[in-house]
Amino acid sequence: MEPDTRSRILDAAESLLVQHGLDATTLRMITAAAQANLAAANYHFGSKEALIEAVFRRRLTWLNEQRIAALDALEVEAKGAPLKPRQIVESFFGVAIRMAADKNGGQTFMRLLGRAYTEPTEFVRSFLAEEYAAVIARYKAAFFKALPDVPQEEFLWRFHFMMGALSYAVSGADALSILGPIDDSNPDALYARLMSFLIGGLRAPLPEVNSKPVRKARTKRAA
Amino acid sequence: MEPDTRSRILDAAESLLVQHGLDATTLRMITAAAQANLAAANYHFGSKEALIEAVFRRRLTWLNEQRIAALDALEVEAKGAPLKPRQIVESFFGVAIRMAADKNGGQTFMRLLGRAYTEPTEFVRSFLAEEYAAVIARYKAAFFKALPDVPQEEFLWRFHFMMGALSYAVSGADALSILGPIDDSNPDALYARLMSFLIGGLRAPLPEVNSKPVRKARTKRAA
DNA sequence: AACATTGTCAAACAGCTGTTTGAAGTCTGC
DNA sequence: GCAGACTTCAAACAGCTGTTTGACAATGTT
Repeated sequence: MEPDTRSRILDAAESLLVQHGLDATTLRMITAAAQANLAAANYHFGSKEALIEAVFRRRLTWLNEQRIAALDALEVEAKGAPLKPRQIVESFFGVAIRMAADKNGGQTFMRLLGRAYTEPTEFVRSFLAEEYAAVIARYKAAFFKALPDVPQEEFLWRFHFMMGALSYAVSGADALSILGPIDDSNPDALYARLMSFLIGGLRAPLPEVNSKPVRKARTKRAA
Repeated sequence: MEPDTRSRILDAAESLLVQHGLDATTLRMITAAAQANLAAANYHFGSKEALIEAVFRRRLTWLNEQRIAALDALEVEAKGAPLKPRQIVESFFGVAIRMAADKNGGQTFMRLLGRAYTEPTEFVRSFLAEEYAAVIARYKAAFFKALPDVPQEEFLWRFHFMMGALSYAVSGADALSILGPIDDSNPDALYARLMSFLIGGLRAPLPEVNSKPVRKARTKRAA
């Protein structure tokens, strides 16, 4: 019930960061909530930026290891054959939804992570890219193999859109309230809903992307 | 080339807010960029919060009026018949993508808006809900009529997911860079890609949402 | 036992925050 | 040309920010 100071600061920071955002959360708020001295934050982490980074890394590293492990398992089972897109989507986003369902901090963290992805602050995007690099590379390869008829650029956009849908899916009832009263208390239902949506979007017919303006499609054949 | 101080402050604020976020953007940064005196911000807007609200309202009100006008036009043409889901999606999200394609500030604003939707700060969500209320009500009604076989709760989630995809779609190349080098300079292509994805997700098969755990689906019939 | 390491704590630091003030300037209409 | 409203400006305000310091206690090592 009373871990060491370092852990208490991390937990308090995580909870406060998602409530107030990165800048609006002060070290005094964090250390007060953690029942620690103000100087303890700098003693254990060096700076506020380093503390925030530690908050992210603590769970994100584990999250992406889970994703890679899930992909490993699928690929072993498939014995070299391409995976089904649904399997890949489920392993990547399923891990995230499952973490968001975890009341013990995971829910808090996923909301924080969803926002961080489009965070303007540079140092956040910087170590986020670092943490994601390996897992993104693996999943890109798996998807390209599973969807050979989808142009790679097209897929990357769809992956990006899927990340956006995930971000909003875990963003919490506050954002949802704009649409009206919705129940977001059932993780299993959320999982099923998001998966349907993502697969539907991923497998949608390819758009006609012309290299030139939309109006009058010039059927200019290459010479 | 040199509008009045009030407009210069609004423009500078918009640009800086999307670059640094709401809290990290200071009035001194804004007024300096606007070549105005620090006190001018408070003189013209009263407070920093009111200034931010004005930045949002300036474009958001117009954006949602466009959406309602587009829906009006569709419904007049349909003469009481339900619209096609694709038409509704295109009118709602098309306006947004078109604004995001406008280099003259619209692009900046859409990135700001996408993030604001999940902003933790209360006063932002507060007037955002206010601005969205009318347009959401109209579109909900149109969608419910167009998709009578989709449960309303299911649709609201899908709408929420679509907003997430839109948010990421306009978030800019910074966020995309995590996935690798992608070209986001072609608005027409982005429009086509996003529409395909959204329609695909919207029309996806309904998920099996059980009220009880997923593992062993108990076929318990009502007494 | 004495030593070194590690952690905690109150206090202070310089710097930046949004906001207010009151005087100086600028523009109207008469 | 002068009154009156509107706008700009430099300066100051109290309050909060992240970080540092040096003294103190706790713990483990020789």
